[in-house]
This record gives sequence, structure tokens and C-alpha cells, in this order.
Amino acid sequence: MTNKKKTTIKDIASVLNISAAAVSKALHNDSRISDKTKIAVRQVAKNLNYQPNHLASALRSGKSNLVGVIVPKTNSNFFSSVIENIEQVLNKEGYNIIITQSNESFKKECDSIDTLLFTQVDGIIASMANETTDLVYFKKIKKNGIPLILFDRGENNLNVDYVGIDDYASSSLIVEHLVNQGCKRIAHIGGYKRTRIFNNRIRGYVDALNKFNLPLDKELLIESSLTIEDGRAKMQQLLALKNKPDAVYVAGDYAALGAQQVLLENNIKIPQEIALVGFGNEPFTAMLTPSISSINQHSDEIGKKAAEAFLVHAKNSSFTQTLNKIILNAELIIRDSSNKKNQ
Amino acid sequence: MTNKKKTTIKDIASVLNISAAAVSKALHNDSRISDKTKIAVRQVAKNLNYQPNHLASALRSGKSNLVGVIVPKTNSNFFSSVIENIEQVLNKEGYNIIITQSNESFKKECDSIDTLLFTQVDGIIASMANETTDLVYFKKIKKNGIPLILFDRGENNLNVDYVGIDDYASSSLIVEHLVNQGCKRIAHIGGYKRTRIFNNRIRGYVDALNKFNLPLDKELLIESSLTIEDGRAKMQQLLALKNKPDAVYVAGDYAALGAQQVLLENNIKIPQEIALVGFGNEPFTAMLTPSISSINQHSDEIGKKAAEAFLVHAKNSSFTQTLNKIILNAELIIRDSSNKKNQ
DNA sequence: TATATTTGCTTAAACGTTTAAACAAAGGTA
DNA sequence: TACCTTTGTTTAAACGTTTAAGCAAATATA
Repeated sequence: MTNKKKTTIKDIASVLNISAAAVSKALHNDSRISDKTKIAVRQVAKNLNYQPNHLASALRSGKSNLVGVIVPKTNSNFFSSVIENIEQVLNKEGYNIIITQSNESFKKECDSIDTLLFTQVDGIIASMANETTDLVYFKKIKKNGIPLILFDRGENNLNVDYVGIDDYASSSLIVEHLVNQGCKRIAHIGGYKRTRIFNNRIRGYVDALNKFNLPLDKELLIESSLTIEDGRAKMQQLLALKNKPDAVYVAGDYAALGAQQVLLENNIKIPQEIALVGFGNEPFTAMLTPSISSINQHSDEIGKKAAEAFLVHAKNSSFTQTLNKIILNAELIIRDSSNKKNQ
Repeated sequence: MTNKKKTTIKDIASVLNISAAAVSKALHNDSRISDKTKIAVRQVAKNLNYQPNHLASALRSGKSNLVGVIVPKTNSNFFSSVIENIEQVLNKEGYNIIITQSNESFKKECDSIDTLLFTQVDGIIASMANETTDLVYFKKIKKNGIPLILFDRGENNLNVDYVGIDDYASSSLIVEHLVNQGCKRIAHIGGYKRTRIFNNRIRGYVDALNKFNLPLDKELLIESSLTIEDGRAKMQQLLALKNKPDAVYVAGDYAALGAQQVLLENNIKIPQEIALVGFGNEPFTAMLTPSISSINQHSDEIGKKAAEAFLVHAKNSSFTQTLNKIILNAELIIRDSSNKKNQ
């Protein structure tokens, strides 16, 4: 009942009176081992409930078969779906993933990187914390010669692989849609400008306004942490303006939810008085009343592409990490919160 | 620029002209090594950017310092917060965690267990998938002699540690509160009865009705998967009754959100016509209009206690796994959705 | 002074695997 | 017959640590 010793290849070898090396080769289907031996080895392995010691093979081969994944927080559908897809692709190739949450904290992110390096992961796939501006720890990953793949929050000057959607074009899509709905004063509750993706969304917004000959009103462009709470606060700020907007484009769904609550509490009709568009296509956007239009970020594709990008490096050990952007087209899902024609 | 060989203790040893063993001991602050040598070793280690090889020490010591965590899905605040707290406690003790999501699928859960066993984790902390009724894979963990700690969805007959809240008493708290609000027909949209925690909530509900001399109407007791979508469906089912309820207690916040949407769409006043209570205290419950009353499951405490329970086993290697339930008192957070006095 | 203890290190084996090199036996080729 | 190839295996070293055992030198004890 107590800790019986684990079965090793030596145990199998001694049962069959062959060498441990032969067992190892038989289990790896080496062409120089006879079918007879292979079958016998597999049978004994099964009988003794043999489980290969991953640590020993990892030590010998210099590969841990572990990939680290760092996300700001797993509690959104976007990140949990990305992770799920990374896991799916990598498990098939014999890799396991270690997930860590940075909680949007720079310090926690640095700790996570140290931990993952210590654990000898074969690669790191990461989306950066909101706070992060100093890239020294990500450079440390590169210095260690470990493949680094960034996604979503990660576009930068590190010259590594990046997988994400076209944020600039997404903003354009949204503004165009709102203009088509007859909106003239379109506000943007954006993320922090220092984060590249949010900056791209802001640039896309500004350039699109320009394209449609709408003036840029600085009061209508606000930076936010994009939490529900901050979405509420920034919406209240917009409602306090003398000249209110007739549409609000929020760079995150949670903040859009907060904004919507404030609008509803103030009995403002959505989309007639103020139209609302979010970003991320979290499942709840479809379930709210009114449902919120949003940008589908293709979390499944992002996860798969990121995992595949890692595998490319893992297979060519002589890799040199260079800038390699994989940009997916995003898709605007139009729902009730911005669809006047449907009302 | 390319993969320079990693520094090992041998490199440090040869620089100082001492043995590798001395270096190892110096780094572990062995009392039999002189301060002079310790200081020199640490200095050289730093200069050469030495990173201990976790795989080698794990192989030698038979411990991987990895703990597997299996959750149904990370995308709720409850699970991501439990994970965060587990990580915090375990990192301090030198452990890293590997998180896997079962996606509520029995098969995926089994795969996760196999993967974690293969990775030689030192322990597994898990919350079971909705689908799981067959415990054969969890028994496999026990058979492997690896500590198993269950939390939230995991109460069962496996005779292992369990950390969770008092679901039975929570139901009682809710029913009592609703009775105090003057409700007489209290419905319960519960989870699947086969899952112990949901069964406990159902029993608590039934017994509490009895205690307050309210009749049990089978039409008002419904099993659900507790997703937003199913919460909507089950609420619609309740509204279709000739004799509608005047309160609904939903065993999960996401389903409660779905239920609330249906109520709002039907212009039913909350809580005056129908009062609503959820379960889990997801942050969004406080942000909705009306805010939803809910049960605080103390995710932080659950995470910490689960990690501590693992550490107890890890420190006494001669452990025998027995039933050890840690049940936390839950707390009812009363908000607008069930507070008539406030309206 | 002789003996015991402490200090500070070294040696060597071990953890469980993988793999290059060696080699015997069997079969093929000229 | 003499040599080459293929087949199927063994031997031994290696991956980077940890740790029990050993030992010489310094210090303490009587």
C-alpha cells in the first residue's frame, strides 16, 4: 500500500535478461531491435506498470519538454481559450505547459520568468502585463537561448515572434461601422498608450476619424485600465461632458460592460442615444441586454499559431530569433448595442 | 550570441580549483564548508551567471518540485484566484505549479492526470469536471503514491484531503435570507445532483424550506449546467409556470447572470416581483444593475489551505492519505437583487 | 605527549535515462 | 574461401546534481 518503488527500464531488462539499453531502444522503436524483443519489452512494461522517468530523459537529452506560458490573468475567456489551444497543439508533440499569471504586475512577471528559466522550460509563450515597459527580463529569456513567442500584448522591439490581430485595422472597422450608423461624435475609451496594441487601436481610431472627416475631440479620447470598474468611471466622465458623445468604442469588453451599466443606470437608450462597441468578443457580450458589438480576436487561432511558432524553433535547434509577426484579421461582430437599423 | 553552454557546478569548481561537491555544498550553505569558500563560490556563480539545473537535482533527489493543478476552466474569477493563492504559497516553498484545464470533460481530465503523472509532479491539487463520476483516474494518483488534494468540486469517497466551503449551510443562509424578505415560493436552479457540492446545496435548500414550513414544489427545483445560457433557459422555464416563484436561488453566478437577463427582458422587477441570489461572488455580481446577492466562497482561503494541505504531505514523506475535510464557513453577500428593504 | 574531536574538503557512487561505439553472429558477395 | 554487410545486442559513458563515506589537517582534551 505504501510507496512501492517505481519500475525502471532496469527492472524490465532484468526480467527479460537483456540490457537496459536494449529496453530503451525497444521502447523507442529503434530499427535495430528485433520485433520479438520489442513485443516482449512492451508486454513486461505494461505488466510492471512502467512509467518513463521524464526527469531522467530530460536531463540526458537536455530538453524538459515543458513550455512556459505567461498571461496577465487567466480569468478572461480570451486568455483561457488561447491557453487551451496552445496546450492542445503542444500536447500532441509531447510538450506540457506551465501556466503562470502575472496579475498585470511587472514584478510578478519577472518572478515568473525567473521561475520558468529555473524549471528549464524549452520555450516561453507570453502576453505582457499592463505595467511592463522595461523589457530586461524578456531580454534575459533571449540571452538564455530559449525561444520566446509573444502574443496579444507583446508587440515590441524585441525582435521575436509575435502573434496578434490587426489592432489598427480593427479600430478602423469599428469607426466605419459607427459612421454608417450615423454617429458623429465617437468617443474612445482606450487602453494605456504605452502598450503597443492599445496604441495601435488609438492610432487606428484617430486615423479613421480623419478619414471620415470627423474632428478629433481630445475630451473623447481617454486612457483606461479597462477593468469593469474603470469602464464605469470613464463612462461617467464622458456623460459629464457638456457635449456628450453619440457613440463609445471601448478597447476591452469588461470595461464596455461597465460603461453599459452606467448608460443603463442613466436611462440612456443604447444604441439610439449612445451606441456602444467593445473589444475581445467575450461570451458575455452576446448575452447582455442589449448585446454588445465587439471585435473577435480569434483566440483559438492565436493560441494555435503561437504554439506552432514555438514548434518551428524547437525543431530547428539552430534557430536565430528574428522579428516574425503573424497578424490575423480581426472581425467585427455587430450586435444590438450599435445596430440602429434593427431597433 | 548563439547558445553558449550553460554554466554548471563543475565550471565553478574548476575556476576555484575545488571539487564539484564542495561547490554544491557551498551553494546549499552546508555547515562543513568555510565561509571563505562559500563567498568565493557565490561570487563565481554570479560572475558566470550560474543557473542550477533543476532537472539534475530533481532526478537525484527524486523530487520534481512541481505540483499539478487541475481545474475545470480557468476563466472564472473563482478558479483563477484559487490558482493564484496556491501558487503564492507553493512558490515560497520552492515549488512550481503546472495548471491544466479539463474543460469540464472527463476525457480531458484523464489525459491531464496522465500528463501530470508522466511529468513526475510531487502532488496534484484538483477540482473535478462536471462530467466526472468515474473516479478511476483519481485512484490512479493515489496508487502512484502521490499526494492528492481536492477542492470545491471534489468532495467524494476517495479518502483524501478536501478543501471547500459548507455548501449545505450556505443554502440554508440563502433560504433564511429570502424568507426574511417575505418570499414564499423560492425556486432553486441547482447544479447536477451527482456532483457532491451541488447535491449538498440542494439538500440544504430542501431542508431549509422544511425548516421554514414552506412546501417543496418539484417544479421549482431544477438541475442545470450553470452556464449563462442554461441559466437563461432555466429561468425561462420558471417564468412559463402558472404559479411563478417569488425568488430564485441559482447555484452559480454565471447562470444567475443569465437568469437576471431574462427577468430584465421580461420587465420583471428585481427583487420586488422576483428576488435573485447567486453563488460564488464573482466580481461582476457587484457591478450589475441590480447587483446580485451571492455567496462568497473565499477563493483565497481555499487556495491557501489546499496548498498547505499539500505541504503537510510533502514534508512527511511517510504520509498515509486519509479523509481530511477542511470546510470553510461561507458568507452571504446581500446586494440589491434580494434586498427589498433597500428599494 | 598522546588521543579525540572538529573542520574543510575530496572521492565516488547514485538518480534513470539515452546513445555512441563495439562486437558477435548470421547472411551475402565475389 | 575470404571478405563485407546487416542484424541485434551489449558496454560504458554521459547529462548535472546530491550525498554518504573517507581523510588529512587543525584544534581541543586529558
